[in-house]
Amino acid sequence: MLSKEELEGSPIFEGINYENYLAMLSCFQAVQKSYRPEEVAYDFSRVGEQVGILERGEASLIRIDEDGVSTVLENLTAGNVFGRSLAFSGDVNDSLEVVCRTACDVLYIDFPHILKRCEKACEHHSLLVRNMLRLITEKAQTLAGRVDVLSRRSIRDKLLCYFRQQAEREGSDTFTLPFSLSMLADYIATDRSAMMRELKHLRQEKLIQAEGREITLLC
Amino acid sequence: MLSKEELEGSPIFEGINYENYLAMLSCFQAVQKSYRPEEVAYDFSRVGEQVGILERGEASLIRIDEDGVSTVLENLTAGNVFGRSLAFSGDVNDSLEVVCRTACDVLYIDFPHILKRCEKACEHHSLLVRNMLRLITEKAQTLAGRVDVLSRRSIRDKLLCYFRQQAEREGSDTFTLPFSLSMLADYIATDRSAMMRELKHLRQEKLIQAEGREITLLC
DNA sequence: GATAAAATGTGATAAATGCAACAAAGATAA
DNA sequence: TTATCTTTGTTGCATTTATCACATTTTATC
Repeated sequence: MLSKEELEGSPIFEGINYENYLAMLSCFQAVQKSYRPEEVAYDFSRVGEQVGILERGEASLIRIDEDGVSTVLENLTAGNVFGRSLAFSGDVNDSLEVVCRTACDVLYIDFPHILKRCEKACEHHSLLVRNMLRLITEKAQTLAGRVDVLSRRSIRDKLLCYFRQQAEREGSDTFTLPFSLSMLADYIATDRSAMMRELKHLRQEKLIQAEGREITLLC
Repeated sequence: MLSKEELEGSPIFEGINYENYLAMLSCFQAVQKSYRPEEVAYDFSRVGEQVGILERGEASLIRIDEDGVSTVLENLTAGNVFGRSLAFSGDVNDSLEVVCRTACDVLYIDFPHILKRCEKACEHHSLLVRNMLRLITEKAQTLAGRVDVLSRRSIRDKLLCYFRQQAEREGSDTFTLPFSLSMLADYIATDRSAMMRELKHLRQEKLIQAEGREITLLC
């Protein structure tokens, strides 16, 4: 359960006062849980229509296929949502899980309940729906950005596309990658060493400057 | 503007009666437009925070990069939403546009208005927010499915992943592709002839049966 | 500070994929 | 109907990418 201070900064309960918050917790069967780094917060093979809202910390949605190859499908930060009804399991053999990268607080709520008319007519139910709409719109945007990157035909184009997105996001042609180069390779769904080679070529052709995770776009 | 009959089947105004619908049209500055096949409904270079809801017909969200390579980012059917705030343009040089495949009706509404508290306190404003939440959740699911496919490392894995998704969607291991093989190559972001070769291998190894757009999963 | 673990950087070689070009089959329009 | 355009199917060859293997650096842990 959130303290009054934490409620202020909560992405999903923003604008809702403490009394209503308490009432809604039971209304939505909300449960908050805390996790330590490396802990698995959510396994998508679990049944249920719950949606998790990452209140604090960083986590990743990981897919592990039948051959054991693991891929980062999403990187989650505070305010991001996840859940079975927001994912798509193309393959029954794959396992999908949310792994905490840092200590995390997650609030689980019953998603179908949000889409239904509230019988108890919570005063702020509709505000929560709007907040949820905002969060899921953000998620859709993030996913669209990923599709934009992954739909490029070569490692070079994927890298440049991703770098341009980051530059736009940071408002500067110089920026620091939010994760390791190994994870970047994963993010653009290519082999790490092949990506490193391409990075070198981009550097040699003076299309980018790059040392470690510091990138500068020169084109 | 929708007729009373059309209102019944409208994905976004579902559950809203005709009088309220009329009131809300002005409240949301909603505009409906019709398009003929091949017509460009929406160019993302256009300014504004409008969101389009495809009320009728089929359309595609196409990205054309600086080299003229075009890629289908999304296939839109009735009930799907699109808009600048739901996309991500990684590259300023790219153009993004919604091209109608058939005759289409599109309803444009002001998206930020939805997220704000309604000053006029429309009786059914909150219902519309819930409907929008449902539509955008669907969109997030669709995008997650696409990421699932595109993040696979080989053409083979992409094809199998896509086929499994379709099989699950149709509830049968035999299904018909919703678009041409050329467009499928585009969808999985690979070269068409390379994809055809891989399809042949899958057929030879008896992992699938395929003639034209009829696919049967055998694994 | 020592040690282990993870991340970075590089290269040789094999495998997968893209490209270009063409023919045949189907679909569409005049 | 013919003529035209799109889709499907196939190939040889060039290019890109993955695999594997290793050395080096950085980061985390005790």
